[in-house]
Amino acid sequence: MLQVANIRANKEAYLKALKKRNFDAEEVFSEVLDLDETRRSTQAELDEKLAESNRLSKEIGMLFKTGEHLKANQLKQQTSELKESTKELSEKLAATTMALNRVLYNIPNIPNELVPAGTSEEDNVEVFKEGEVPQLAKDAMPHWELAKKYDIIDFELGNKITGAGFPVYKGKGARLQRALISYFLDKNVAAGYTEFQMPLMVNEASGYGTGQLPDKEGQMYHVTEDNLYLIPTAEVPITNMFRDDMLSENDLPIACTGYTPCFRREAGSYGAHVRGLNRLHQFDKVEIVRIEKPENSYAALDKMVEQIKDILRELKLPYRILRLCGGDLGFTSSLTYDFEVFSTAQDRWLEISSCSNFETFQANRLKLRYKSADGSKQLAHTLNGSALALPRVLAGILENYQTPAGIKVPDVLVPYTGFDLID
RNA sequence: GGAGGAAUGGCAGAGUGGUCGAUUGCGGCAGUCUUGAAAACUGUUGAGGGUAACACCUCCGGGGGUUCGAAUCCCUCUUCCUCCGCCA
Repeated sequence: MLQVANIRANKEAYLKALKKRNFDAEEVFSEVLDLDETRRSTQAELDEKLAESNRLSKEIGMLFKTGEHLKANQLKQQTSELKESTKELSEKLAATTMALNRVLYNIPNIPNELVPAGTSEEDNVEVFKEGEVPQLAKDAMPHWELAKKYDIIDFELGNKITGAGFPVYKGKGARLQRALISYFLDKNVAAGYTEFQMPLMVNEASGYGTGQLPDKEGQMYHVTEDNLYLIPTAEVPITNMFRDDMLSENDLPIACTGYTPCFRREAGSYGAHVRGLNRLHQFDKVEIVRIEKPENSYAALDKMVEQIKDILRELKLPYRILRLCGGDLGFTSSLTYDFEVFSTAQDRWLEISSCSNFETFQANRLKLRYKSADGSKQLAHTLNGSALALPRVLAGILENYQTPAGIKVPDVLVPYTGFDLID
């Protein structure tokens, strides 16, 4: 959520920046400023009435003490009028505040100046590319065929038990999943991240805190009976640990990592490119989250990118990094780097990580602040990235590591799997 | 699931209708003393809104009510503790 004071101070610059998202904020900005004006004047009026009422109450107390009951009762009359108007004013204030928040919740974050203009993923800019694309045999298979051939992932069985998009991992497939999770967590912990195990359901306040609500309401599974949401990413519970916190400057930076299953309804996204592991309703992911001082957050983003690069290098997967354009940038993000692994057998790039700086956008909703040594308080910056999302990494490994003898396990994973070939 | 008890500032813990945004202790910060530190002493120290700055307003788990006036009384929800039951 943007801060009203910032909108007021930087209106023109913000309007221009939001154009990169193809978001015309002209109207909503003036709505925000109008509502804020109303809110402040209403509050001022209300405060005045309350102050008067407080004065009278004190006076009445004194009069009772000194035994001047007649005078006290006269004053009592006066307060009843005040009560009427304070009631009206506080209702108006509450309504205005609510309206203001509703508008603010629906304005996306201001893109960083590095974000290229653009309308779709076509306009994302490749900023880095590394790794060798393997030469595969002519009869190389996509991962969903490999999964069947070696009986390591059973999509039909998941259909039977739950529905499409809920695969069952079997035998060496299940073991490989577990190996990847452990390997990712170990790498992140070695890089200074603290490991967490988080709840898989969150309440409404947490959904708003990180910005999934109200923007992505339809994309989360909602347990209506208890008004809880299945998490779409570990980002939500992890970042919300710091909701309503006043940290001290030397608590920062904070670096967390956690493995969770992730649940996404992905409503309306059926069709091409969703076969096999490419798009699922439930998938596993290891996430990294950082809380940073504003002046350090972009250096931290670069560090996160390096962390993910390091993992992909060790896995020896060919990958590239894209800087997302305005049209593809997430609602809450200022700057996002997407990582994609090249799937040789499918001959396409698969997104496996998204690494973002949210600046103060989440922190403002979360009320996540820190106190500097000089006592001043300010919003922290939040960042997160996948390190990494499992299914497409798995797809990439299966497809790129296939040989006539079976699927080789990347060297770095062998200590975790206990085998080096899936056959 | 049943029966009781509790929720106050970073922490501990007073406060049962008016001068309480809240005694006190610890912690934090600043100072005195000291070569330096510790100890001791002195001062200072919650959050949000609002203002050019003051003033002023709101907040004692959340919501609602009684009252001229609520941390204090009533209702309700949530959470925690103790006892009983059940249980991976």
